[in-house]
Amino acid sequence: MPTTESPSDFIQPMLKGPSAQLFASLSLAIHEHKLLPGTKLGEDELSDIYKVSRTVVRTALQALSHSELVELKRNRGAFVSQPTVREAREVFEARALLEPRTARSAAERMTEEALERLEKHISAEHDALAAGQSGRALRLSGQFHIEISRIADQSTIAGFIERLVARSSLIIALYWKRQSALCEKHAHHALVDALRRGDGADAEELMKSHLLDILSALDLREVAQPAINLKDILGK
Amino acid sequence: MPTTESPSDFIQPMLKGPSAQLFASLSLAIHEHKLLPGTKLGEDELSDIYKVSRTVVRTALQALSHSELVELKRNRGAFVSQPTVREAREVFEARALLEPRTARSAAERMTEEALERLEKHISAEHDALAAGQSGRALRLSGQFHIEISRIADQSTIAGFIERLVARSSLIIALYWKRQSALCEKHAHHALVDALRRGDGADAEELMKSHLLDILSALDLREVAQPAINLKDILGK
DNA sequence: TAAAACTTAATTGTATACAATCTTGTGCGC
DNA sequence: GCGCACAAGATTGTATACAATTAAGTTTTA
Repeated sequence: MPTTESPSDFIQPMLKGPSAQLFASLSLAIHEHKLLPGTKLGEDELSDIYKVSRTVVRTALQALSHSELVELKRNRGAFVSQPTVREAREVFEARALLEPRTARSAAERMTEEALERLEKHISAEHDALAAGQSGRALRLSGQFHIEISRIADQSTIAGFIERLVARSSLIIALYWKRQSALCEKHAHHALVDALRRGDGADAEELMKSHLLDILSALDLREVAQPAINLKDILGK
Repeated sequence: MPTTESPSDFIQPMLKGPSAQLFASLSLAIHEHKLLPGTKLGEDELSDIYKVSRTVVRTALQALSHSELVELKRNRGAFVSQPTVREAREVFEARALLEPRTARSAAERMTEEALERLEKHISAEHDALAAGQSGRALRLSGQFHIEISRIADQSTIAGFIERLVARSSLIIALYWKRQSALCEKHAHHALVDALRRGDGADAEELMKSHLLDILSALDLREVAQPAINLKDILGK
């Protein structure tokens, strides 16, 4: 397997085995924008690269499809998903609905151990940025959100948030317009502060504005399709 | 295929083919409580019953696993899921968070066509009850909720609601304590009325109380596990 | 020369064979 | 009769072969 980093933080429908490892590798590559939206993931190609049979590849691709990171097109192949503008809006609307209250809930359940985990996340994120690993930083900032949802200890909603974060990664790959890194530097710090203080209301407000900030950096203008008349353009 | 009714309303990750059909058949059987929580779904057995190869069965089972209707246990097989009491609570908490606002949104977007679809759902539900098909009535009542989420036209949240409704079906199979049918007869009528009037506030309130009603019919007491001393009980 | 028809190659969908793991049954010793 | 070790059988995980479909290339037709 080319990838050595196995993020146990990703949804893993299969418990173990080569298909789980392949799922994790591809998931990581997608989250870190090494595999960009629209990329075709051919079964034989992956089978060659990862030295597993097509069976394993297919299982992993199906799981990625169910994680909504990959779109399977029957008889045509698997492609890294390309969320539409509309879907981008929906995803962030759903995040705005779920994450602030989750942050509040997390604040009410805070432990030293959980705080430590969050701080490690932020630290790792900054390290990745300092090392010029923007993809890794991006993934870690997404996981920061997932970590908060886990602290809130409502696994059904945490599962949804995990999906939304995954989807957001693709949306960001397609629509991000800001030069700087994904999550504004201070936002995560401020969140951790609020969580440390057990201040649910503050955590909730900070998460709201944090999500709005992310959303504001996405270029979600509906691009009017110009009525192209090729004959007029190319005709002589 | 033993089942002729193919509910296009279920999540179908695979677009077509025998695995999609098998997925639909098993999904329907689970939703209608023909396959109960804990039931083992053996690959060879399903392969024999449905006259498809194990490959197709495995694909369908993986999809069912991702729909959270089935739990895959590595090297042990696939089983219809058995949500815990805790998870039951979480699912209904998530439903209480998502569905009322969705009902409000649906009320604001109501069309004659959508109304007609809802009324057909209710009618079919009553027909099933009258015919003593409680499983079918149960599935239809769940789909009524899904239909509302579709009218609300937020596909990300509709997808979550669909998952929650699926999970609810299992929860109901395990924990339902009321003799009567799942959804109180008047509740769906009242909802359709509010939706017809475009009364979002009313729709939201009715959905809230409807979900509370369902929740109240579930026996979610944490069962204290008695410390059973078999020697004392059986010893002479 | 462009479009349509046909052929070939590539890829995905499915079946089947083999390997790995788990469960159940049997035999043996105490 | 019980517990343990081992064997056999059943089932799942994976690899490979074959079938079906799509994409790309080539030839024919107007």
